[in-house]
Amino acid sequence: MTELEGVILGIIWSRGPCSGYVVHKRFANSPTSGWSSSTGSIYPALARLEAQGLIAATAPNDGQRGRLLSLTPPGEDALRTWVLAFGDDAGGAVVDPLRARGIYVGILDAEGRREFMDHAERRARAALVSAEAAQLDPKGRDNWGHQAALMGVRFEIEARLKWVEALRRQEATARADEGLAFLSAEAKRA
Amino acid sequence: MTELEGVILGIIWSRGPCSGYVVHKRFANSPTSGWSSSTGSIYPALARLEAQGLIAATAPNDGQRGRLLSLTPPGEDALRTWVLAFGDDAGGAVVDPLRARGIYVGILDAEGRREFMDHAERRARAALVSAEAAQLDPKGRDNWGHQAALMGVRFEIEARLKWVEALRRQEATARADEGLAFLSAEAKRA
DNA sequence: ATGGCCATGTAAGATGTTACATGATTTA
DNA sequence: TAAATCATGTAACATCTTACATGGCCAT
Repeated sequence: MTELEGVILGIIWSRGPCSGYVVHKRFANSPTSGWSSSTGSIYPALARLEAQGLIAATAPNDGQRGRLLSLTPPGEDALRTWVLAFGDDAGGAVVDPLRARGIYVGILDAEGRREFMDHAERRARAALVSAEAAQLDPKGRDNWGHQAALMGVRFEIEARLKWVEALRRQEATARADEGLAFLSAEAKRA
Repeated sequence: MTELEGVILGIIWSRGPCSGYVVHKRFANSPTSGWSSSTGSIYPALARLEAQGLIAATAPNDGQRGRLLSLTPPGEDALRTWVLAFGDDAGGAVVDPLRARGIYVGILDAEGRREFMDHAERRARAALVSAEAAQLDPKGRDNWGHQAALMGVRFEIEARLKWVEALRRQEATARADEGLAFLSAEAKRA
């Protein structure tokens, strides 16, 4: 069971019988970028889940198009198992494109570093505004887990913004202290 | 340029001429799980970067085995470009296996939810302890970006722990308020 | 001399990305 | 009636995972 498949089971459980398109839109509208929202990954995943008997298509009601998907009893078991099954590494840090780049700002000159900080801070602030707005959005209020996740998203982005601000302060301090502070040990030797 | 390739360029830049094995170990020892540490992804990526002329193997010094990799001038340019190039979605929330599962705790019974909260909190606390220890570790002190990243890791895990604690409090409250609070709209209709 | 680390890969298969393709229905 | 949205896919390609394979070096 991949992460994508687990989340798809969760979406179908929480959204009730719904089309594959609804699942696709849920990923596309997620505040969490990084979820593949391409139909090229979702429809094959739905086909896999159906082949395993975890989801099934029920006949659409009058006039509705498409296939209405819902969890089978084994699908519900699989979702319960997936929710409770996370490795020892879960809870730790996850891949963050901003942090990954921040490690290597030392290769940039002063202007480049400022550009990085500015851009990163703008992005983080914009993300925080979106996250706060999403929490206030009345739709999704009925789903406790959904609201809890939006809270988690906000906490995560607040932490990222705090980091970017600290990064900027440290950059200014380091630049004042010694010009080489940003260079790697290797570059210093050269 | 994939994220993996970008980070590999960064590692080779900051570690100076080093073997592919060193790159591999850096991923394996990263506090950020989720980076593929398998040789099956790293050596092919190194081969791609070499084919593009971004890294080159220099002859190893006396007695040293293996190939010593370093960035070519185009490789340094590529690293600078990659560090500054992050999409509009960067800065926002990233995929978090704990949060993804937390959305759907409603499918669990009271005992299952308690198990989830307990397990998640233990994992987050353990990760925080590791992150704090890594910050105090003297090795890596010379690299400003490395230290900054460790700070970011700690902030992220602190946010996750804060979220898990909030989740637990809300779970207790919701359970006291109404037994159905955890159920999805679909499950309620049934 | 044996187990552990250094070091570099490959093979098969699963998965994800990007782009294309089609057609119905709804809304401005 | 034109554009947007609903709806479901496929094809080619790139990438990642898992597992296997090999051999040198070093400390106990």
